[in-house]
Amino acid sequence: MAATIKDIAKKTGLGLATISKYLNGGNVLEENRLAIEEAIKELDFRVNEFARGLKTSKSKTIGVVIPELSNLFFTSIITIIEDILRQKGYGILVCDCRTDEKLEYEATEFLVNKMVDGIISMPVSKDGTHLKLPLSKGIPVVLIDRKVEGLNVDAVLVDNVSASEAAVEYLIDHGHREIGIICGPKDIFTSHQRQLGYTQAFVKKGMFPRQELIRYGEYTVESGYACFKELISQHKSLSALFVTNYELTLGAIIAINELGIKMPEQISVIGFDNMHLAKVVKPRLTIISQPIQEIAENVARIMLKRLLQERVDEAEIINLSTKLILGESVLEKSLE
Amino acid sequence: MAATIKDIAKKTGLGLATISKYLNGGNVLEENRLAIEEAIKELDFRVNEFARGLKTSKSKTIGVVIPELSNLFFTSIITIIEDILRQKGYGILVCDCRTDEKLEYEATEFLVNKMVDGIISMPVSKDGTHLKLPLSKGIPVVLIDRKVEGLNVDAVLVDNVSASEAAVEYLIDHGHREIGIICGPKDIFTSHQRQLGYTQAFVKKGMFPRQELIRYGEYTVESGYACFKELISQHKSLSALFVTNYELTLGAIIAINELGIKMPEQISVIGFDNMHLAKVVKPRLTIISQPIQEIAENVARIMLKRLLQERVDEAEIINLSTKLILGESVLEKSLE
DNA sequence: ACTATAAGGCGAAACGTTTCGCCCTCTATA
DNA sequence: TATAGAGGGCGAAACGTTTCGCCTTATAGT
Repeated sequence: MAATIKDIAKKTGLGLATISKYLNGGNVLEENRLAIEEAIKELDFRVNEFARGLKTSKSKTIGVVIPELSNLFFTSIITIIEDILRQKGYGILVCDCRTDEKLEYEATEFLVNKMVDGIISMPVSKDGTHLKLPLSKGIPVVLIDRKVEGLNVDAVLVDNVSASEAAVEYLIDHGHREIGIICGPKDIFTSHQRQLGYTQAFVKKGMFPRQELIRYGEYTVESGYACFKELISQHKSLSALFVTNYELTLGAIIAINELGIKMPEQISVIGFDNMHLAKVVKPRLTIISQPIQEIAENVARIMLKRLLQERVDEAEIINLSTKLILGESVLEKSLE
Repeated sequence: MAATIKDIAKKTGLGLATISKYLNGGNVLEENRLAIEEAIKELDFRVNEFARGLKTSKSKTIGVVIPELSNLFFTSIITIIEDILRQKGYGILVCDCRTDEKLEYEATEFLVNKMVDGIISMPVSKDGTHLKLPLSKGIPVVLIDRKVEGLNVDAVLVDNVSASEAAVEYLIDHGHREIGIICGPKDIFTSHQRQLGYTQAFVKKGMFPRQELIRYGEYTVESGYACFKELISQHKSLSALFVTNYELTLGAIIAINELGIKMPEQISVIGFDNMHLAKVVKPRLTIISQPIQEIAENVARIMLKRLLQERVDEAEIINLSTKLILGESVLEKSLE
């Protein structure tokens, strides 16, 4: 049915090996090159990737396992990675594991069976059990955003502790003492890190963080909305709020707006992730901005590096820092 | 290196054909079945999908081409589709074409070269040029959300005209006359449909829609925010607003909140897409809700159907209807 | 003029499945 | 007892590449 390199060979009068060499970027006589190209066009020849894969054991496909496909932070990163990898001929096979460890394990095994050349994972599982299989098969793994302890694997991280610490310190420096924080799920790496930064900022300033001002939710809009309402109803004197993810921030903002609470007069807010939100909310939100582009580029770069070299040297751990982008949502509070 | 069926055959003393039969669900003596299963476990055997694909010409992979991976409506659908297809052994290869026709074309060709068994597309191109290639190769195509004229292809659509008409009619019935609408890009199918419904509602009621109350933007939060601000600044007397996509709605709500405009007292609002937003905003938003689950299920079902049967009969066009979900964001306005 | 070297071309074998056509064995029926 | 048919098993060929080792020709150096 479809044309094969045999057809091209027949049509051009050249040998199989020559056609193959051409296809793989080898040197071929100018004259032959033209003949081959013409034949390819004419017969609408496309390399059969099954056959190629069978010989080379390469699928030119990268598996991606993420907790939620509906989380904007994740998809923003994936989009960029996909872009870069596609230009190098790689496709991405995406699996959403719904923040479920078992599904994450199954998805990873599924991808390995689908012969992916590499795996990009934003791990849910704490110990990275799901990565044992690909690693044992020599399939390169690059982690995003969440580190797995005791696993010598490339990772692109964001310094969440410092990010969080900087935000809270900034609030403290502006005279705030009753600072609430809305975190994601308790057992997620980044969530924990951000809470840690909150605590550290207080400690650093010689104060004690108050546990009752810490709220854990899901990384969703609803959760941000609900957490803030609960927090403010129990602590009317709250003077500042730090929200640790885009969706949570969105929810909190909606709640603040709706309750008619003036920002920053009545409450100062620092949000998370430099996306639509900060550009849109008035007064402009002060936010912790994660370097999405940089994260994606590093992940893609490291993955491509691993795909080329088989000699596996030391894992590359990139720790990117966030930026505190000043808006007008934090008020200087004079301490009386 | 890795075990092959030859190894399984050797280990069990059975023939190649028998192992293959077992792997593909054929009948095998109970005794042999156990032996094979043990050997598979022991050798950690996994079918080599390259070899299988070479013989069967099936990759068990579906290509997905979408305009934006950061659009929640799209990703919500994809998540569900992925879930269903994965259970049937299919993986999805995702390409984001950034609402660009040329990229869409390239992405589709890329997917065909990657030997996908089917393609799911939310088309950007009006005439569906990008689909010619897969169709000519007999690769099933299922369209989502946007129809392509003059192409006999399965599609799962939403009746956007009626949806929009219903929303606007509802507003008119509640006494509103100065009704603004914020649409997506002018040349996108759904955007056009929604604008059409707006116009039809007025015509049906014997009135004329006012062009100056129609705004076109991007399907983004910023755009919704900007469009609303512009609209309200030019039409202070606006009494109601219909926003035609999730991100746009989000932007508009933030703007309304920020301007201190009371909803629904000063402005009645109908939003789009039943996600976080409607659940969170107070007073509860009245919205047009698209049947995301149903869309995804239908797409997956049709795709699976096409993958099984080779006889291609008439294209299946599903037209799902939206629901108007009542909240408290629309005020009954007495006509004086 | 002769040789060394480089550039390019070539076919055969191999990658690991599936499937076709054929085989054997066992049971049921005449 | 003879025979048909079902159930299960088997090896060889084929799918379309890549790559190894070898061959031919052209060029450069002496």
